[in-house]
Amino acid sequence: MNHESSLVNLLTDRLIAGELRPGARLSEAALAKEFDVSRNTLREAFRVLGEQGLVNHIPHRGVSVASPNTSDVIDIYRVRRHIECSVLENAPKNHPGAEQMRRAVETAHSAAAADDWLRVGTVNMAFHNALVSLSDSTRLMRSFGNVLAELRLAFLKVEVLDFLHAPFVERNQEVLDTYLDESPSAAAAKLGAYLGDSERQVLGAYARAGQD
Amino acid sequence: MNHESSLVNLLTDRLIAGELRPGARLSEAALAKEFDVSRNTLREAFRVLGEQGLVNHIPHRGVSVASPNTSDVIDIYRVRRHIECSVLENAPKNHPGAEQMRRAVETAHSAAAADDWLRVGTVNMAFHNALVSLSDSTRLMRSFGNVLAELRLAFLKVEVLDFLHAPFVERNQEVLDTYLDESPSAAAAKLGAYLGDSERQVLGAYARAGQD
DNA sequence: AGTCTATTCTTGTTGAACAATCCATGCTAG
DNA sequence: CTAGCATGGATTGTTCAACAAGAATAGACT
Repeated sequence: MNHESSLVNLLTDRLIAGELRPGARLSEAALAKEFDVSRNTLREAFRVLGEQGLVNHIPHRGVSVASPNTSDVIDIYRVRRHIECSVLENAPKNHPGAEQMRRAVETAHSAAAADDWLRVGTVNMAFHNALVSLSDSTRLMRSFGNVLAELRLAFLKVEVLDFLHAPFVERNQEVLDTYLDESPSAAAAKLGAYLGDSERQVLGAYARAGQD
Repeated sequence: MNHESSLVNLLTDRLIAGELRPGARLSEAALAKEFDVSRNTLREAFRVLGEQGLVNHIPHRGVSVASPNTSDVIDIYRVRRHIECSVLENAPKNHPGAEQMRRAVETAHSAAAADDWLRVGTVNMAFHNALVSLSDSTRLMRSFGNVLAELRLAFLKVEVLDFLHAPFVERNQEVLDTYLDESPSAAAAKLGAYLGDSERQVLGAYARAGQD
């Protein structure tokens, strides 16, 4: 088995699960021991995660879990608007990715009904990843996936990832329906408004939590 | 001095300068000796470059310079269209980034006059990076920069990076003028056509060179 | 020729070691 | 008492040597 790549996955899982909290310092010695790998191997994984934006690396000061501040959140939503809206606007009809979106919405509904908000958050990520897959661009999906993972850390930071997602289950549905039944550009417009509202919600949570 | 980060820069420079040709295998032992660093340090740099898409890493088979094939080129231009057009479309008037674009166009003209096509290529990259900076998004610039660097490798692969850029000096100028004097959306439309033509040129060169 | 196998080379990973830098502590001087 | 300064301890940066593991090559055999 290839240790290093699965180590990245392992770390990523813990990061987006919130086990390694935003801002937490990641000691090389401690983590190497915990995951039973050498420091060198761990450092290679750190470089990957650093390039993905999930951890922050300051020379001689070590690696810490990314802890997006207000301007990071704003930047992330800038990216989301540019990429998601552009992709949806130019999406062809009858793209297979739409099926994945539909499934995500479906799962989100049942998860919301069960009050499993953590799951709703995960499925929400899946929905928007599926949306970007309408572009048929692996590079766009990769970059977007990184940004979305970073946003997940922002949610974790203010610890309100649950009800923040609540109103957006329905709006995902609307965006999908508009794309399917009306037009891509109409859907893109709705998505733009969606993202604006979502951004405001997150920034509001930041303000309440007194985060910068 | 921080070896590792400057090592990444060093390698990046050699890659986009074409000293390390696309597809070339990068032996750990050889490169470690050449740059006078340890294998471990070099491997950390490799992980960063791999995440940026500049090198390809296959487990147990080592690292080689990325060698974009036809579908990679197509994917890269998909990303360019989505990002560049969206950014330009939504760009505010009087953004300071426009000044950088202007300077790039200027430099490109004089470099073209001096038949320094390699420099024209570099400046062309600067122009489009400046264009994306109109988004004020550091993440978008970072992702886009990676994709553009990868495209540079595509040019190097077919060894025609010189005159491929020739017709586009003038079109950069047009896009900039349209953005400044007319409207962002008119400029975005021109840019879209620009990118379509550019893509066709590159794919044509690939076909001529018999590359897949 | 084709395939199997043995050898060889490269990468994957480790542990230990030391240098370089940061950080916290306590001290000194003003 | 505070501002700086020295000191020591901890962490990261980097190297090296070694071995395990997988891949590539060459040769033997059918």
